[in-house]
Amino acid sequence: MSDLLERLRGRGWRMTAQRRVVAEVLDGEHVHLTADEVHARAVAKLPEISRATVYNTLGELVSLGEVLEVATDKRAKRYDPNAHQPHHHLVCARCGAIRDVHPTGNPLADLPDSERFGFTVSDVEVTYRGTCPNCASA
Amino acid sequence: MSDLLERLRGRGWRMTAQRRVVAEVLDGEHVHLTADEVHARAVAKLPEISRATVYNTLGELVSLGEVLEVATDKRAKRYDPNAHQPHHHLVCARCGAIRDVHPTGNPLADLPDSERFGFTVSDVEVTYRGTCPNCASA
DNA sequence: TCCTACAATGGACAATGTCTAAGTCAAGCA
DNA sequence: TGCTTGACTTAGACATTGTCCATTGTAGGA
Repeated sequence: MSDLLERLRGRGWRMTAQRRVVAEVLDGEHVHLTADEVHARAVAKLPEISRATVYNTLGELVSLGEVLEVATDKRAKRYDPNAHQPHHHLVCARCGAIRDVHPTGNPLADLPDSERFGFTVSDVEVTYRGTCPNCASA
Repeated sequence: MSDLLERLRGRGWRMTAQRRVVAEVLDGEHVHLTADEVHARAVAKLPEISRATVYNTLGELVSLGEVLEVATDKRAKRYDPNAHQPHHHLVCARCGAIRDVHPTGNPLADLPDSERFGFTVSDVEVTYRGTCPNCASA
């Protein structure tokens, strides 16, 4: 995360308290917060930070490729700081818990030309759904 | 589609003009409309239909398993009437065009136990992204 | 230290979706 | 065919998520 801040500064990102706080909130494994959750946690560290700033900063982090937008949940976008290691997601259909997963195989190779409709296919996103241990035992 | 109406009636669904219109709008291959688009087309056929009814009806069709909710786009949910043939989606990153695709292989088998975190995995959703021929030539 | 371009603010606005109370009607039944 | 009833529809208020803009603040260089 200090890594992240260093990288950002190296890219000429102007460092402000607000941006630092947002970057700090987005640290860790299996972190997938909504913009609103990011805002709530940022406010805990820096009470006067505004919603617009959180949205702006998240948008910039996404453009810079430092954070991924994930749409596992159909309501709000979630932000995944694990952008430098390709991965997919496993989502609990009941409680919404999300884990990063690394399936074997290459789904891109599984799409025959006849199924590409002339598209240039550049990326694939896989979302597994199921029930997490907590919800299964409940 | 008459098929769809028959199936619904068979399940004890009370048939109304509004529901028929919504079902009619959602007919065809590679159809992936947002709730708002469904509403707009439904209004063309039945001007007094309300937004709430469209949402309700779409929700019921999804519960009944006759229509799938798709979240390819990060703004609005889309509704896919092609619910009886499993398939995945190919999305144009530029214009949002969506095609139904049928990759070979079984992504479920590609998720090792060690990557399942104790979840019971029941389903997988694959979204390919790329550029469609139209956007590529533009 | 001062300047200036870039960032943050907050509040209005937009898009999407949900809820409720009241009116309406499809379908079964006499 | 004409009731009856409970399910369906409606309009609009409300909620949530996200965007925009004019103004104010400030990081970082000269």
